[in-house]
Amino acid sequence: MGYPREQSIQQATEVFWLKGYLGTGMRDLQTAMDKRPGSIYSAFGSKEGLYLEVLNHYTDVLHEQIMAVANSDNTLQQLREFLRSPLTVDDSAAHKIQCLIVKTQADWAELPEGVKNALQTALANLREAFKAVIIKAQSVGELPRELPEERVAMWLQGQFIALRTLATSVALPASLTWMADKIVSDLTGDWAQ
Amino acid sequence: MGYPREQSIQQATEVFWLKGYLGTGMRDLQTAMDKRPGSIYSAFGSKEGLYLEVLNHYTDVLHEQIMAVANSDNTLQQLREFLRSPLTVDDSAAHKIQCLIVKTQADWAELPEGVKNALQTALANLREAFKAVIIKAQSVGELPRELPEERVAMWLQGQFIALRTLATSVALPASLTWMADKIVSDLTGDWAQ
DNA sequence: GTTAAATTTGAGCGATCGTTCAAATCATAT
DNA sequence: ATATGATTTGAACGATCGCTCAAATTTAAC
Repeated sequence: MGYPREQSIQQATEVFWLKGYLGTGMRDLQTAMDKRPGSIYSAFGSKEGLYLEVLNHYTDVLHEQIMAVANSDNTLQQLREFLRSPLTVDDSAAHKIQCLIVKTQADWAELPEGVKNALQTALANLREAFKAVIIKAQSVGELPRELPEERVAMWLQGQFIALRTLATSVALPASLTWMADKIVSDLTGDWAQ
Repeated sequence: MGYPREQSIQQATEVFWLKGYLGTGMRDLQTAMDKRPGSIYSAFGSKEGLYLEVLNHYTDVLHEQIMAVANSDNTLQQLREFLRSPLTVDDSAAHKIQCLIVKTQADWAELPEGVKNALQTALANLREAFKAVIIKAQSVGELPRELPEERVAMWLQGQFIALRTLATSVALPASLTWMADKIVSDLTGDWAQ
C-alpha cells in the first residue's frame, strides 16, 4: 500500500505542476493516476487533500536539495550549481521549471484555506533552508559575519523565484546561466562580469 | 460608448487581478461590471477577449511607469522609488501587488493560445522598457557603458517579479524596502549596507 | 411621434466541475 | 474453499462553467 501511494502522488504532482491547482480537474488526476474517483477520495479525501500531499512531497525534495547545498563544503559553488541546474531541462519538462509553490500561489484568492496555510508554511520552510545556506557560507568564511541573515535569505528565495519564473518565458539558457552566476556574485558583493 | 467601456475594463481588471484567469468566472465579471452576459459578449466577444483588453491596459500603464523612470533625470533614484512604490499599499489592495502577467502565466498550460501570445508580448514589451532604463542610466553616467544591456534588462525584470511575488507572502515592508534598495545597489555593482 | 437601429436583458443551453456511494472486485485468514 | 474486510469501480448528483439568443429596452434620426 505504501509504494503505490507514493507513485500516485508523483503522478498527481505531474498534473498539478503542469496545470496548476485550479486548472487541474479531478478527471485529469484520474487519468494520470489511473484510478477512479472513489479510490482517490478514499485515499486522499479530496482534491485539496491530494494537493496537500503533493505539496509536502515537493517541498521536502526542494528542502533537501537546498540543505544539501548548506551541508556541503564550497557552499557558494554548490549554490551556483543548484541555481543553474533546473535551467537545462528538455522542453517536455518545461513546466517543472517554475516553482510549484509560486505557481499555486497565483490562484491565491480562490484557494481553500488549508492550501493557503500550507503554501505559507512551505515558503517559510524553504526560506529557513536558504538561511541555513547563508549561515553555512558565513561559517566557512565565504560570506561576511555581519549580514542580516533573515533578509538575505528572503532575497535569495526571491532570486530563486525570479530565475524559475523567467526560465518559463525566456528562451535563452545562456542568459539564465549568466543570471544564476550574477546572483552568487551579488551575494558575495562584487560585480564580476 | 468609449468611457463606459474603459470603466468596464477597469472593473474587469480588479476581478482578474484578484482571482486570476482561470479563477475568474463570467458571473464574477458580470457582478463587477454590472452587465448581463449578452452585453459583455457583444462588447468583448468572449472571456478571452475581455482579458486581452484588460492585459493590454495593465501593460500600458506599467510600461508608462517604467518609461517615466527611463525619461527622468536621476534614473536610479527614480528606479528605486518605482521598485518601492507598490510595497506600501493597504491590505484591501494586496492582490494588486503581484504582477498580473506573472499571475496569469501561472495558469499557462490551460490558457487559450491568444492569451499565451499576449503574455509573451507583454513581457517582451516591459523588458524593452527596463532596457530603456538601463540605457538611460548609462547615458547619464550612472551605469558603466560596457554592460550586457539585454541580460541586465532581463535580470531587472526578474528582480521586479521577485519583489512583487515576495510582497504577497512576506509581511514585513521594511524587508522589501531593503531588498528594493539592494536591487539598485546590485545594479550599480557595489554592495552597500 | 414614429421608426429603425443599437444595445441590454436574463433565462437557459450543453459541458464540466468536485464529489458521493451502492455494487463489484480483490486480498487475507482460517 | 469460504467468509470477511479492504479497496476499487463507475454511474450519477447538484453546482457551476463559458456562452447564446430571442425578446425587451434604449438611443438616434427625421
